[in-house]
Amino acid sequence: MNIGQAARQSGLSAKMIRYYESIGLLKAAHRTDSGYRVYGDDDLHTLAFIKRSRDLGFSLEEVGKLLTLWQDRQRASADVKALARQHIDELNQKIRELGQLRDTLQDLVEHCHGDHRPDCPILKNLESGCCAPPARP
Amino acid sequence: MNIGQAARQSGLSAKMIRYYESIGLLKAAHRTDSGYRVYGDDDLHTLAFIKRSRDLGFSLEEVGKLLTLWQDRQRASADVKALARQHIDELNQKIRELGQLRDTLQDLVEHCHGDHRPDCPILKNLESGCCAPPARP
DNA sequence: CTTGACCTTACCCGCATGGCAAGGTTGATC
DNA sequence: GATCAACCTTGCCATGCGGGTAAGGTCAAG
Repeated sequence: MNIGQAARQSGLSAKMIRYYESIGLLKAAHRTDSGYRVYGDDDLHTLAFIKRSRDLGFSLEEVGKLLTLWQDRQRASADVKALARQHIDELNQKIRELGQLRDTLQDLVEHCHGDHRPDCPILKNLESGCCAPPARP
Repeated sequence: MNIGQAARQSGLSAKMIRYYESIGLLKAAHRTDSGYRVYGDDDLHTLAFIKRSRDLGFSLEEVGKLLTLWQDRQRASADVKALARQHIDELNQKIRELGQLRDTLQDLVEHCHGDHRPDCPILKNLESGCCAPPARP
């Protein structure tokens, strides 16, 4: 199977697959005499694993660790759990931050009459930070 | 005032200030005979406006629009409100997505016994997508 | 005059990917 | 055998938002 078909079947792009190979996430694919990459069922399996991991928001570096654990028969599930938990913590952190930003903005929006008068509390806040101080990281 | 002091007072870095100037977000700063950038109170005011907008999570492109609205005396506060609302929508969208990822992962983690046995539901899911399908975007 | 802190431009690095260009391969059709 | 479209190859540039670093110019204090 050529890279295009492998891409379609895995949900990745051909470009991504080549990139993953170039950074060592994937081992080099077999080649035809003319240099075309060839993928088999095992490779497809790995590509699908990567795709699902990325969909869950793991970085390529984390995907690399997951792949290693996946391919290590002696792996302890505790390791995988720890990695997943760490990722959950990062997600929660990000969600909290975004939520605070949204709340601050929401507050500003509610104080803005939003008509044709030029006087705008949102701009006033951005100007001086007064009236409804934003959450600063 | 030189760029370093302007940076310290605004909370931005000198690098950022030069970058903002280079992409046209800021008008070119005045220069001394020897080429040093010089900033006055008005400039500091603008820098602080940018800093606060960034802190609220606006992209540099959005900050550009806000700056334009800010400097336009005939602006309608409705425009600003619309921009802020759009940003809130984007934040909410992102928050929802991250929350779904977290929930999926959390679910997987709860089904993982997390000991030394190599059998791991998280990896199983990444492998086949079965058992607890992840939220796909 | 020297020293050290500051400033200048200009380049490479990261993430993860898209896009484009120039050229080689393949398989089908004429 | 030629042609054509669809595929493949490598390679370079771009994104957003800066961080890091180098090589050099400038300024004020000692």
